[in-house]
Amino acid sequence: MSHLGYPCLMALDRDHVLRSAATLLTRKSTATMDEVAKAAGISRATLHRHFAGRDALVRALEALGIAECEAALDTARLDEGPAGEAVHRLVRAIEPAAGLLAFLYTENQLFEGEEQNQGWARIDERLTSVFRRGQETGEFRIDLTPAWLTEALYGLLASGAWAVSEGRVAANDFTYMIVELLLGGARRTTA
Amino acid sequence: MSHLGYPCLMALDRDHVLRSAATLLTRKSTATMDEVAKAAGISRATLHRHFAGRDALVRALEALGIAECEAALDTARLDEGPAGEAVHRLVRAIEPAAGLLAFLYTENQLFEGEEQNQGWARIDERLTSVFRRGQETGEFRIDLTPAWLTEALYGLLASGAWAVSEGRVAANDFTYMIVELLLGGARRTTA
DNA sequence: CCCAAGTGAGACATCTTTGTCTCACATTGG
DNA sequence: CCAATGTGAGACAAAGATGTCTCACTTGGG
Repeated sequence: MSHLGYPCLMALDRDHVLRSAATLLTRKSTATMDEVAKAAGISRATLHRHFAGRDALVRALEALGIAECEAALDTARLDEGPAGEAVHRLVRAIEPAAGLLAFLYTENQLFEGEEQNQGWARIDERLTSVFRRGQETGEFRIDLTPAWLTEALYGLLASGAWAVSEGRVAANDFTYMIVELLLGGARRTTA
Repeated sequence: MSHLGYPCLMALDRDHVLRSAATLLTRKSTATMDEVAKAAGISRATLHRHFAGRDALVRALEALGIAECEAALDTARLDEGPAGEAVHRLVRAIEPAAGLLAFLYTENQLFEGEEQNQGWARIDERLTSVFRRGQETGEFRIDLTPAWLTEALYGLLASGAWAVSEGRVAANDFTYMIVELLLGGARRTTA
């Protein structure tokens, strides 16, 4: 270990802890710090050395979720090509983070403080704008508001992640099911 | 009060307590028994006289949610007429219970016991069957499985309830937004 | 009026979770 | 080999939630 206090393996460990915490908390949102530590294969003491407390852990998960969302938004290049294909790219890019998103989406405790993380506002803005763009180009219908389509996308991502983890939907079908339902709906169009 | 121990006002009180508990827990799923009692306008002691403990309260909410779901399923007469209209009737009938459903849907603690309430299985069966009927009559596409459509309906109901309570969607648009997205999707069909 | 039932307020012990601490052990680099 | 760092295990107190109890008060029927 360096004399200068470099967090040599700490960074990797921290990310690994966050990942396993996200997996566990997605399945059981009331898991204790001890359960989180065990799920990560470390002791509760070490967990506390990484995150000051449960609140700090949840905040770190929130930051991770926001970062992954924004990375997916960048990858998807939402402002290129038809809006429908942009949404498709977005769902495909965000799929690995869907479980974490589902946890954060239902963690309403995050939003009761007066100052909520601005990251969500930026993400909401980017999502609504792609739906708005689709409406302006005539690709999307205008009677469903961009705000509602954004909200519905969150809900479908959460439902999809949950359905896959419960075995009710095949993991390979995740993106297809969500995109087809969100864009095309259940009704047959080639009647 | 009768000498025979009739629960004259108890029944009404109990229902009122359940309603306010559902409203509060939908908004803050970690509310304490004291908060639940205050929200219902009663003391914690009286709350405990109605429900043996927190677990019993959540179970009662689950039973209430199941009962309201099944009532809505009966009201909607899912096996009559086109499947799309049946789904529309269902969402309209289930709208008042959407908040409660959203709470129960995210209360994954309900499903970690080995024996989960059979009521959900019955409801799932009735929901999937209406989607299956729509597929068999050619009204719905067949590449989205009935199980996924059922799951997505739950997710959209939860998203809708949340969006309304946050003011992002007008309460009057609840049914329309959900039904149109679920059945028709975001894409314009009259291209 | 009187009594029974229900209620609210509060005290109380208990349990769980949390946050902090110490100490022994393992690993790694010099 | 040795020193430094990180870790696991466990003890510990503090905080919060829960479940139970008592007691005084109110209300409604007889």
